[in-house]
Amino acid sequence: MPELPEVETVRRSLTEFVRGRTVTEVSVRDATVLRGQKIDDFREALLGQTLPEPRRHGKLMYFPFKDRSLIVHLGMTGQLTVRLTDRADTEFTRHQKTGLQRTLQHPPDKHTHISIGLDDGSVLHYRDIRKFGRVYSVPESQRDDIISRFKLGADPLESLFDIQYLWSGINKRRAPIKAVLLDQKFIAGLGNIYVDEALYKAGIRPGRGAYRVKKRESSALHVCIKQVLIKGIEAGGTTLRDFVSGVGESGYNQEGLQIYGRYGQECLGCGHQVQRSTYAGRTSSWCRVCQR
DNA sequence: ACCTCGACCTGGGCGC
DNA sequence: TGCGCCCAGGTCGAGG
Repeated sequence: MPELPEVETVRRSLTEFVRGRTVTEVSVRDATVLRGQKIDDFREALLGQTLPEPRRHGKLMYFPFKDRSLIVHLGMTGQLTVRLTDRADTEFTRHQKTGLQRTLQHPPDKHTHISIGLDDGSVLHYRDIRKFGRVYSVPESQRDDIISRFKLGADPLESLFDIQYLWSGINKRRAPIKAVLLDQKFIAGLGNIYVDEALYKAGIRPGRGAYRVKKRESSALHVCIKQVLIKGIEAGGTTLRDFVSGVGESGYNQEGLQIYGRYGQECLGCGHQVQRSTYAGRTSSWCRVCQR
């Protein structure tokens, strides 16, 4: 689920409902995603805080308070949604692009690990089936502090990620280009889906050693990475199974995927059978004709 | 320093 | 209907 476009979708959809709201209640049902933080400390740190507009760097979303931040990483199946008091628990709303869509607003269930009550009666729910996600309350509030704490590389939609940044980061690495692009310490925000899409669009095989990517190809890849991410955001994210926005809506980028998950099928570009390989432990789909 | 792999979790899909 | 197996978008630490 949540790569950069999905996290950005959650961030945008939550903003209008949480900005300026004050935390009045914090309940933790399962502390797994707190990763060792004491429940009482976590609760005390949040109570009374006023939520600002959430921010994002890569796949990390955070709420910077005055002297600390609430940080949320959705892992593989994390969902951060707001349950509104004036909305029925299940109802249809009009999605910007897809038209009528059922939203997922429901009471806490066995996967809803953390609930943060706000002063207007709404509740921010963190739900995570596989519990690979994490929720932190950290003393830092400056964005640079948070990025360095998690050792994150450049966010591909920010200016630090330019042609030179990409080129200098890949031209000496021996690992497959696929593995290098997945490295969050280098580029923060790409995951399996968008790396496959970007490499296909750029015509580069995922298994090629990063150092064997030519400068020209690197420049093309730089554009393609941004394009597939922006397209993903405009589509409201990719929903393969669990992903929903902050108000429970599915994305529809899955309908526009060109190569991810299409192994065994015909390549949309040339008709040859899409290949499947594993790099850095992740399944990759690629076309031996369209990608070199 | 770089790179790969297993572990962490639960649930869905498929074959039998 | 049930069981076993494989697979899944992420990250971290161990070990080569």
